Amino acid sequence: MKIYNTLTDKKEAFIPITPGKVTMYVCGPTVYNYVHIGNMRPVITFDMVYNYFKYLGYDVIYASNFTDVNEKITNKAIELGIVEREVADKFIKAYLKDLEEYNCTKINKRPRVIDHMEDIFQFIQRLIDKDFAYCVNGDVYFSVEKIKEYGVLSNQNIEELKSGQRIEINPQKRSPLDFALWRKTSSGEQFESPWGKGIPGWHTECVVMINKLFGTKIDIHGGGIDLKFPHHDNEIAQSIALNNNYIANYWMHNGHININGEKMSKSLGNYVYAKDFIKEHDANEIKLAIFKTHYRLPLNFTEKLFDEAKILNEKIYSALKQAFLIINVSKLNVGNIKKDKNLEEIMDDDFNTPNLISYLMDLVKQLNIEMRQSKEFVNTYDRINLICSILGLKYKFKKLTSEDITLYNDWQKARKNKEYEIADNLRKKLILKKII
RNA sequence: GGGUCUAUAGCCAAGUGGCUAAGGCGUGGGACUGCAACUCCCUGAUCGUUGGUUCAAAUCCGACUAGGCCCUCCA
Repeated sequence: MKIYNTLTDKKEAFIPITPGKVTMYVCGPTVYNYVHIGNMRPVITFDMVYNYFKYLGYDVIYASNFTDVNEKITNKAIELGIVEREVADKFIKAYLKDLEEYNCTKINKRPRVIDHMEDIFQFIQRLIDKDFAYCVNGDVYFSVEKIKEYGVLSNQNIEELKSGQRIEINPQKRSPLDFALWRKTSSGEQFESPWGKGIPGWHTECVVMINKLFGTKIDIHGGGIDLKFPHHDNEIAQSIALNNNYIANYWMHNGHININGEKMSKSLGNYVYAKDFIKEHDANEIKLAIFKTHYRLPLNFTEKLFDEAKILNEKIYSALKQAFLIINVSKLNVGNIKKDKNLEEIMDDDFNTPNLISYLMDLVKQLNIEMRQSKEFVNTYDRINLICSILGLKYKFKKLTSEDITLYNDWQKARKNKEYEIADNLRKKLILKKII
């Protein structure tokens, strides 16, 4: 199993910290609004990563946080005339519903900032005690220049960052690069800390929650490419300061989603919420569209992309449906294939889902041919289902009753006997019952 | 200015040193079928430009061109 590690910019063999176990953390949403389809790419990608590790037999702990304490949430609370906790609850609930609808429900730990305030205080205090952080007027900043390797993830160095600085407005910081661990607030939701009232900085919560859930280091840390700098580099900086490590052995970043060649942004008005998108496109279609491109590359959402994904989805669906019917009618034994060497070869190469889809479509074609020629097809059918389970594609078929089977057999018999009127009537019934 | 990624047929997209460059969509043609749906077969590119390394490069190195993303919390 090889993973492209964005820390080293190389494909590296995956070696877990604990044999047989994978610990994975993916940055989750700030819950001040509905998530958009760009937010769904990491969700869908890491759901697939989870599925593949499970396929390989690993015990996977997959955590993704909710940033539920944040200025944006306060702003939203003011806008809606409710309190921050109501805003957070509302959008957490909406997000969980999105996960259900997109069939991405593998996250098994969902830490929230609100539940980790004490841990955050202790964490920041330790940084201050070790002289990696300082308090000014109720704010606490991390002293970036104390970390020699600062920028190791995004390959930036401190000097270049300084010279490329935009105008620095905050004169309280010792260095313009320093980032806030704790920020004083005068209004909205605030927490009583050793440094006064305020809220925690965004970069700290992830490190704190990872440490709390998993200890000082995890196997895989994931997220969108935009988080690489500064967010993830800042996580690394804090982890170097306290734990002398880079917090994760493997860093994975997914590319962004663009809409018709343009970056999604509020000013362009091309924001698409996940909850709205799923109304127009089946979850399978969305996944096929996404997995057709490697997760690290940028992906452009166009109508044509979804036209194609829809065709792929229908091909898979119709082949599986037909196979399902024959399996039921002939009472074939399925589900015996649990491993597929081709699949592994493809996926072991940094989760190469575009190639997996190619392989999937090959198998679908093979299944169609085998069924048409009345050959043994269960093996192919099983392999297809194996791939679908890794990609998170869900195809549901109604279980056939003995009545349905009789109906189907009668139709076949009528066709064979060239009783076309009877056959067509039976076909109509079968179609109505969604059996064929 | 710094960092980073990308450039393959009409479109999408694999392939990172070696037979005739996967696959999908589309196009055009054909097969199967009582009709239809489904399905199947055939059909296209010397890989941004340019130097170099090598017996051999889309694949490695240099230059150039074009494009994407990031450069802090902050109004």
